Amino acid sequence: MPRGWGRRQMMGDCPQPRRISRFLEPALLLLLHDKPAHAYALVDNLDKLGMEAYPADISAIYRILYDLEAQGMITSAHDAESSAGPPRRVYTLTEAGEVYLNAWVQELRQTDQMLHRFLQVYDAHVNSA
Amino acid sequence: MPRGWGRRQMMGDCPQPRRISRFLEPALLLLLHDKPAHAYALVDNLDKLGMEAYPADISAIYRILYDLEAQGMITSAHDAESSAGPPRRVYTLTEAGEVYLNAWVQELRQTDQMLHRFLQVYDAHVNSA
DNA sequence: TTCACTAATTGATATTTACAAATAGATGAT
DNA sequence: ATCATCTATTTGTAAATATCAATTAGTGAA
Repeated sequence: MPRGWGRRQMMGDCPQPRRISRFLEPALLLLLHDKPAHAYALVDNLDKLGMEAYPADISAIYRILYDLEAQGMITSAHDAESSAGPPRRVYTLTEAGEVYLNAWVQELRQTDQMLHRFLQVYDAHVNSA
Repeated sequence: MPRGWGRRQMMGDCPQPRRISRFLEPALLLLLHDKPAHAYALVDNLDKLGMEAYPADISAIYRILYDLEAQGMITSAHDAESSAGPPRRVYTLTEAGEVYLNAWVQELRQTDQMLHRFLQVYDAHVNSA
């Protein structure tokens, strides 16, 4: 056993697979590609993307939205119809955002292939055993 | 534009999709599921998993291996046949490691479905436009 | 006003990545 | 033997992300 200092996965004690990450940003972009929405609607719609199993952190969502807006990928404005709280902010995808989403899609197609390969290899190992 | 502080993606200036992450650990486990190997062999074999596009950071690999060993998922020993450098360490998957890999596979099957759903929705949007 | 509720924001810390550099063993040349 | 050089491993550090907890704000009702 080498002496290098471990630095990962100290969370909890029994190691568990951690969900693949960095998927929230493209998911939000995709939802906004459909139509403008405010944060809480986005949370709800993530489920429809098949992310029920991965309840998203609301603060993470707001931070991603903030950054996307700072980068010109989305714009925001106060909702016309008001709700039972502070005015909701409605986010809209920009042209730049569409381009960015498209780049994400290409990236994710590669990821998808990678995953397929992985699962294929695993199944092959198991079946031959 | 809200005033919350952005905290992401300050790397470079023009935002780029960043590859989905946390995939290295299961990939290494899968390779070791095939047969014991040392770090550099693992680097080479990652390509065969369809990860050519994602050259892995060698230090990341060593750290993951360190942690996996600390958690009993793999064991290591010095290679019998020595090479043109310090003795290579050969890693072997343990039973616990197999179980862990299996948990990863289940996790990744879900991820795969999520990705499919995502791409499906995107394609539907685009095709209907 | 105070409470409950929804929406948005902030804080703090843990985890993970990404890049750079240092250490260490082996071999061969000078 | 010392040095340069190659391979293999290890360490350092800062940036980026994730996670959890708490706080601030607006609205309407009791």
